Amino acid sequence: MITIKEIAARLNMSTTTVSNVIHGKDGEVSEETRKTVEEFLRKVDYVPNISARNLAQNESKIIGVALKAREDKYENLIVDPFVSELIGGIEETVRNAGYFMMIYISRDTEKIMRYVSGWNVDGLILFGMLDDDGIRVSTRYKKPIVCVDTYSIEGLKHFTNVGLDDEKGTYDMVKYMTDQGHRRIAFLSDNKKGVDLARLTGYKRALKETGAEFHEEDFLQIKPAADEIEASLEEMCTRALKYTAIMCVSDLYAVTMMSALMDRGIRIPEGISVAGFDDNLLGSLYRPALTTVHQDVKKKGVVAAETLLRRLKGEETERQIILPTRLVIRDSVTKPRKLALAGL
Amino acid sequence: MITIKEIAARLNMSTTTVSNVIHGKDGEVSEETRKTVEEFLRKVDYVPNISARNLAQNESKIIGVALKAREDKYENLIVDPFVSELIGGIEETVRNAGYFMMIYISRDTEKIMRYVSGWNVDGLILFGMLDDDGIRVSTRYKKPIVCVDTYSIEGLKHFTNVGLDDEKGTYDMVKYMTDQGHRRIAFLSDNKKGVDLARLTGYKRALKETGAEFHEEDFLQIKPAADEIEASLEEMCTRALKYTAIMCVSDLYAVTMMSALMDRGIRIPEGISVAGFDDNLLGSLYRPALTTVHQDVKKKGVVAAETLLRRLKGEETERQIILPTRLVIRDSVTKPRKLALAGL
DNA sequence: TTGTACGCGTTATCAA
DNA sequence: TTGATAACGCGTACAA
Repeated sequence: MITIKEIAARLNMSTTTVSNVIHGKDGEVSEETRKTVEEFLRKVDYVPNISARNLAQNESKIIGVALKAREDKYENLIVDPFVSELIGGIEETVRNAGYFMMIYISRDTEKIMRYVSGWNVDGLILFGMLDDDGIRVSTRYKKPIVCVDTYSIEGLKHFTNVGLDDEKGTYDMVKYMTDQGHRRIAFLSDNKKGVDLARLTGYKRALKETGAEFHEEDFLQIKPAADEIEASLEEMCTRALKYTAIMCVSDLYAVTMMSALMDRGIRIPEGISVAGFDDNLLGSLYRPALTTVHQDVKKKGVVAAETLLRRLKGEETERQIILPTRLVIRDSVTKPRKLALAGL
Repeated sequence: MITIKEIAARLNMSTTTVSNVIHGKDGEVSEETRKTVEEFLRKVDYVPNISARNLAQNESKIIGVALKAREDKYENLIVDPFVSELIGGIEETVRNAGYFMMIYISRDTEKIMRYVSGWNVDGLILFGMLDDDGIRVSTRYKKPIVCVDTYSIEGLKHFTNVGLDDEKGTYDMVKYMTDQGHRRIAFLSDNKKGVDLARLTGYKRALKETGAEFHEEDFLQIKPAADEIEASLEEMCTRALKYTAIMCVSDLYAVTMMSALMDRGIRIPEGISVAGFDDNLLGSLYRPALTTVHQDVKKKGVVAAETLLRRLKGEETERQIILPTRLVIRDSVTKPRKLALAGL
């Protein structure tokens, strides 16, 4: 844990000279002293004290990742494969740019603010915030903010958003289903806000194009909390009998639902077709392999981090960056039963 | 971003007094000034600058989590459900203790060292290190270190390890299989080091107790790299025909293998029994639901963090903490074919 | 080309 | 009970 001061003392020179060498300020220093110092630095394995540097430069080199926890879903957010993949993308990008990533999870916006200003975080990536939370943070934190998957119009005045064309994703999938002949299609999710709302909207649009009408009962609400999930699964499985297909808001829910249906003797896709959204390991490893809407979550993280880094350099960036989706056709969606029997 | 100095100026007192109030040093300060200061602090929403505090106290309040990346497996480590669950447990514990967690991923021990000393990290949790890497780090970093899942005897002289009774885990499962009548049981993994070796050893021990002998060909090696996995799956599936059961080193591999087998028309468990290790979402959601060895990964993270925090407080801790495993019997293991046909 | 001296925000020591 | 002042390690303006 050697300091510049000590190095200077041992080398009989000033701290300025040592510092200049460290920062590669050629021209400020003679070739000879440069070599002497560099060699010595290597020998003693000098590592600058980042806190001291932060203090002197008023720059922390930290990218904060603030995750807002949701009570009902996971005891621990990071376990969500979506979140971990997102963080993976952010971490990699941030690290390669010479920054550090610090994760902070809380339900309390206040705490997030204290953390952010205490560490003097250079930039912030927000996920899982309610729309007004993001705005509240941005009015008090004057450095760049990038949100992931927010649907706040108001918020875009305050920060950049990296999102997905969720509406088109489900639209394309449900269109694919109706093209196969499905008409009675349910939608499965646990809420109707933000991303989920957009996906619901796409589903409704594709449904409408066939002339079919959406009824409130076509919305199957799963309750993810541990003590409620079994009951909600049971209920959904009986209600599902009226449909030939289910559009699920995530791969996790699609796989959960498929297992619940199969446990009750319903075959997939012969008995009922099921589609997911996300395209993660869960669906690709399952049998029947899940037909789903692909999104590149890691890329979302990478793009969010890259955008933030660009703004840190003073560049202007788009207010809104929308990543595309893509259909992944596998085995969990087929023609509806009657049509299949008729040989169509 | 108001500072103590400014607060002192505005209140016409010294920084010392303000600082004393902040740190609740009653007795050092009159009741009246205490109230004045506290009120003012609340009003201006004072947040201490952590870098400055670190510098003054030579304590960072950071717990470093250093993950050593492995080339062949994931482009990004955090995506591994094991890793994210582990981190989740660590994060929660660390945060509740008033510390911050900083993740650092690298293949380069040198870089990890620079990071650790640069940030003056108070304590370190290591995962995925080769045994000598851990030792190398510990000889240069003089603060508490806790390793997760290391099998280095030598290392225990240098740091505490939080591990699992891996050997017993597979032993119990393979014993369960042999009790069901299985004799030809293969073992599937991607390497034979550390944790994998321990699990292999437990498998061999249970096998031996039946009088069966382990041959090198009973080891099915999966190649997880994207461009090799399909070929290795194909090869393993043909070799698997000689066995009535496969003990897999992880749920991920178990599920991967089950899907590969089912894709080739082999039914599970009727055609072949498959068992996993870990007990994560992948296996519980799969159908047939995976029979597996349970471990509490989140708890591993919690215990690792708690142990580190205890050592930070100066407490002595055990050198080695071994968490238990537990069998989770579901549907992917049954009696072997011939015995089942004979009605046993 | 090199050195001196100060500031960054906080805590701690010691004197008033 | 309160207040100066030094110290933590680094960067930098300015002087030599």
